[in-house]
Amino acid sequence: MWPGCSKRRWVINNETPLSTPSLHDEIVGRIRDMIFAGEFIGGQRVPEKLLCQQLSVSRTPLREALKVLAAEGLLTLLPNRGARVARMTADDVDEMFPVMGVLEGLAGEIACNRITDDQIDEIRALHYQMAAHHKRKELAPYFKLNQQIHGKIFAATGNGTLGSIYDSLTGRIRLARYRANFSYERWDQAMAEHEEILEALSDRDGPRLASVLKRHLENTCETVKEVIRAMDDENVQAKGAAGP
Amino acid sequence: MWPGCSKRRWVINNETPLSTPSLHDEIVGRIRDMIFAGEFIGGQRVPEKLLCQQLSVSRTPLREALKVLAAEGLLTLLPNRGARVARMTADDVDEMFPVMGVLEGLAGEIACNRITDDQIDEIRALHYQMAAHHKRKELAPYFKLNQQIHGKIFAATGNGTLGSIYDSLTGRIRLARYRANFSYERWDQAMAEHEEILEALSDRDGPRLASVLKRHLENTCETVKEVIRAMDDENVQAKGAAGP
DNA sequence: TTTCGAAATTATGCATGCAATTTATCTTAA
DNA sequence: TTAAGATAAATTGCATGCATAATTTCGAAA
Repeated sequence: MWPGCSKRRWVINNETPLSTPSLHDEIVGRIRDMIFAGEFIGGQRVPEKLLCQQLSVSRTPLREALKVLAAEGLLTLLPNRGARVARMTADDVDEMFPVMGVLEGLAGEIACNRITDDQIDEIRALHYQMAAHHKRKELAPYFKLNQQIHGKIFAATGNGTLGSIYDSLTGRIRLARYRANFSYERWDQAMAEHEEILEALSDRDGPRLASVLKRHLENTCETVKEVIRAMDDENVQAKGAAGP
Repeated sequence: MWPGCSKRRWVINNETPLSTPSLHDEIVGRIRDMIFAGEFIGGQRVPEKLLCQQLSVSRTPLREALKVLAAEGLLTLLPNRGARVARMTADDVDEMFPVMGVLEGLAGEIACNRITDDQIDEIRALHYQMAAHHKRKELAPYFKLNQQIHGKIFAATGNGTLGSIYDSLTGRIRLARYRANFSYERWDQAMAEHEEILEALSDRDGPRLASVLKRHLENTCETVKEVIRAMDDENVQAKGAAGP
């Protein structure tokens, strides 16, 4: 592909310099971002060659990255048949919901015991930014801040294991893109719940925080399931009702 | 290494036939077993070449497998410096403990609601086998059955997400090999807790099961931490107190 | 003898080539 | 025109080779 290319790492890429340390890690991050950006829709096949060209790397580190992403649950690898973005079903969400529930409950309790005033201020700042985006109905930045707030709560626990498991679950949830069919009533409700979350956190009221987080999570899960159902309906309409 | 080797999959191996489907998956399983069998001790370096020879495969699928195992948390991959078995610290256990606690609590509640009589009978059978090994102070088969029982409880929830997260955590716990320094008092206590677990499960008493599981987990974690501390002391003795 | 530094050895990271499987295309018969 | 089979193209899985980074070995100076 690049005949006689040897000093590869510093030269090649057309978009991002791919700084020195380990290429496959970089690739993992890049593909993860592409997945979250919704570049590979549906459960559609993602040919290795295409990714190689887009990322300007050879297949070896790319394949290593695909294995990692599959282990994370973001991709599904079918033997001899390539990679596809993992498809979430409503049942998957129903399975993940109670798990995330107890994790958020635990995080809430621990965070209330350990969070510093500075950390609360940081979250408060994010919260008000998020509220502004909500008022202006700007969905994308709202989600970004929403995610950051939940992340900060888990960070405040100081428990890395807890945080990484939560990240992995929310990562898979994000596979269901929040596109159309978004209910404004649910959104308002979620925003109200976030007000309560901030209050409970400010009061360092662990049990209350745990309970609000749980209610909030139920709302989130219903939203996600609505999105999934809407996507499934689209596919059925597009492809006809007959299964393969 | 094998010049002109083409029909490789069916012929090569000297120990296990490596049945047809995808080699790297097979490798992942094999190395995982080797890790649990304690073949790579300490945080010692594991050269790729050595594994290639032992498993009779080339470096490409092996490296893919290493990436997966690192994503699972069983290996640590240092850039340009190879793979080592992840080393658990007492702090890691302290982080994992509350997480496993809420997961086991959740599993207990769900299992009590959904478990069938047949499943309880299966667990009861395993329990009595385990009790026999405890009476004869046979540690290894005790552990194996112990693990199976906890696995069956999670299986009874019918929640695959919950089960796989739990498996991943217990997998990492198993990195601390239960060798010497095992306290017989703790063992007796654990066995008594298992009696209670079986009772609560038979009565389908969710809250009680959750509470016993939590107590049992505390016992387990203390045991693990004692083992880790003992191992660390060994290393300090062996290497002298001076750092690298 | 010990310590520092340079050459030699070894290991890791990545690109590429070949075999095997899967998928697409083109026939050909119903 | 459609359905089934055969051939061709594309894609995946794996082995290997080369470049770079790390480790070890060896020699010289203190």
